[in-house]
Amino acid sequence: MPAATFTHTQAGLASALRIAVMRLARRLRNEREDVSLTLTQLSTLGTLARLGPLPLGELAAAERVQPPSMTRIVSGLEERGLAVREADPKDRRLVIVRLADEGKALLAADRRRRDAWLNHRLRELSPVERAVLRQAVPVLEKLASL
Amino acid sequence: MPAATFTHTQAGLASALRIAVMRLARRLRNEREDVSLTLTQLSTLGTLARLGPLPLGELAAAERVQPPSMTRIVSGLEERGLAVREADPKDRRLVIVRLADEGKALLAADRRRRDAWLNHRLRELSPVERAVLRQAVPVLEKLASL
DNA sequence: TATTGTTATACTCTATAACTATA
DNA sequence: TATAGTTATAGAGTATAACAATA
Repeated sequence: MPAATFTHTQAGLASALRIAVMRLARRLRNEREDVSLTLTQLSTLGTLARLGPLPLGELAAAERVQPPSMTRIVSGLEERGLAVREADPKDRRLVIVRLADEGKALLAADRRRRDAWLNHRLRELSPVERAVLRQAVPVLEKLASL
Repeated sequence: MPAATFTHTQAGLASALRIAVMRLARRLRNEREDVSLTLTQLSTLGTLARLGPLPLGELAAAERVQPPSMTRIVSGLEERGLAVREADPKDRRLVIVRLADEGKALLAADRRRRDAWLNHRLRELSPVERAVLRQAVPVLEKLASL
């Protein structure tokens, strides 16, 4: 019984959508750039790109990690030249973490690689199927942000 | 500039879809049942549910983990009564790992909880938006399996 | 002799507790 | 005295290497 069969009801839609999204996400995740970076390190770079420079403590909270762990994560990123520590002139207790240009480049390369994989698959779809996805993207975004 | 703006081109569609899918997947993942199970342990249970009973080595390969690690993972699952080890009558070197009923129940509870979260969000969408998703699910499934 | 799984040991990642510097 | 971050130390989780059992 294909999952599409269940989408007549709302409960069925939830199940079918969940399975499809998780499966596709897994495929996309496996396409990540392997520079022997931890998943948390990669995620931290992404957070810095999204939220901009942040105090180390706030970055730890955003990644749901304890401050000592974030100290190590940032040290690792700094050694690879992917992020930098800066002093806050107003409050010298704060350590501001900022994405370095190399970090931006790495994230961009990572994104390009995943998009290339997805683009390749999109070309195998029919124009109608692509149109359906175009309509669905804003709805999926809304769902994720609710 | 909203991501939807980019969906006019195919390359833009790939980016927008990737971001939306990954974000929604993250939300769904965070809704997982916390029984103090490792992500790998939970993933291993899911693999057993999908593929059925498997030799320990094949299970390790499916989870991309080394055999000694899988030995530990399975031991943990067995202690919690979520999986069982069985002997293969044909080749007594093999250890077949099978999902126990408790493991099935745990996975079902996990699925129910995530679906509940998603159902709640689906109710906040308009009928038109839900219709769009119903159309998109089979296309997303096709993408993931390509 | 080759293969499957386990045990022994080491390394990585993250956490809690104690410490330093600044407010 | 309180707060931000770091250092010290310990506990999970996984890997490689050595071993035992079976083919």
